[in-house]
Amino acid sequence: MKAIIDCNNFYCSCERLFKPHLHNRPVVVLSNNDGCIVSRSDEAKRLGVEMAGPYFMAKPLIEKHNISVFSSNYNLYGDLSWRVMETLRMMLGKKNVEVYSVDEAFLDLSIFPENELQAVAMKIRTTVEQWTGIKVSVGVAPTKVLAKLANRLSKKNKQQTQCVMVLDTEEKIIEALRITPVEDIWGVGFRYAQKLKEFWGIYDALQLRNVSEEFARTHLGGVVGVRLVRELKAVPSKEMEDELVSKKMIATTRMFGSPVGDINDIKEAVATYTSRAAEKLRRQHGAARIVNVFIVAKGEDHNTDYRGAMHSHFITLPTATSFTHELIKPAVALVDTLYKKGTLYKKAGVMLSGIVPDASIQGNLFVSESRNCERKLMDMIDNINFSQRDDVLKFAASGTTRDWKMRQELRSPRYTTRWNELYEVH
DNA sequence: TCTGGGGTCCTAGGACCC
DNA sequence: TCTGGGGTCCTAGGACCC
Repeated sequence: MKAIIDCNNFYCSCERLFKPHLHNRPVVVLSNNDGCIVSRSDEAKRLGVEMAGPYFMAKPLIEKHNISVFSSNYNLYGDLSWRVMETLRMMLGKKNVEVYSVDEAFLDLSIFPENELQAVAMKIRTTVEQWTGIKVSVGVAPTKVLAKLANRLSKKNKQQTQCVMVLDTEEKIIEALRITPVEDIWGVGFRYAQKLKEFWGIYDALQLRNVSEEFARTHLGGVVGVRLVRELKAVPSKEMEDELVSKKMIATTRMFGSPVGDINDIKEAVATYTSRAAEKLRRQHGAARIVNVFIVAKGEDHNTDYRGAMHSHFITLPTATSFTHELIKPAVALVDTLYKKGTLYKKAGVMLSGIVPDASIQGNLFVSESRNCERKLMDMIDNINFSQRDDVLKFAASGTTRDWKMRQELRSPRYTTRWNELYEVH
């Protein structure tokens, strides 16, 4: 049996943790640049605030109901996420926890007898809440897709379920499938849901479970669809994954706080994003050969990925590297080839690919003394920055004024990672 | 003039997730 | 005036190879 554990309204919960007066009050948290709403408390949901809706459109509603609004505070959320995951790892053992996102983790519960699962799930929920202050929901079932479904149902009626739902019999599974609309299944997005309903009259998860594998293969994305239907049938087809599996592409891209016309500002931004990407690269012990930079001018569609993005160039390095300074140099040079004077830009991004394990870099066998020093330097920088959950140490190319930085006008203090922003009790 | 079979690699595009 | 960021997987089709 597997479980998915999910922090309730995670970003909002993090904000409330240090603002007790906001308990039972409506709260929302905004995306980068204060653009969209990405987290809502239950009270805000009930007032009709839409998920992922633009902030400026929701503003009248927010002001009318006096809803508290916060910019994203990733230092805080990242730290609290880490605490939640550490709690799970301590309870269940590292190898039984697969961190799936900042606020979710899959758990392998096969070490427990089935008749104890309800109690185990409850224990997990209460322990996480007691140790971190974050409320979570737990869904338990034979497969990941069914666990997700259980998790979702556990939140529907919190009073009754206490945010825990275990689907351990065929009857419970059937009933859960029956009351779940097809669009609420993990792996069925907007497009598939529309197709399923309009063309084939499939409206709930139970109906979808009963389609043939051929149908799933043809209409739901090939083997992806086949796996999905099998999971609904309680046949495990998405196994627990090793978190150490390396990413094949690492990207850091951001909108600017306001449009930028100065090439030096763009270079600073690109250097900053490159540093972040390099940090992620080193965390997975990787090294990259391909550096891709793109910039998007004001008025252009920024919802394109790196393939379609305007003004994108890449460079292939002679050898793969994970050293920030060796990646910044070519990245900044690419800005020169992309930039057009007199144009205002609203977004830039850096992508690293051609990633190999850094132990296998060609020529790495006989590394010189100086490269070892550089490696130690990178480790030191990473350790210090990690301890702050922020880049307190940075390369000069990243600039110091950062006029291009994103808007975060409503950010709360970084309570858990900065001494001078510590929560005060009077 | 006829023109097989088996394979790899790359790109584009479409879907999905939080 | 203002709509985020960072990924994943799969398929199809074309180029190219022996």
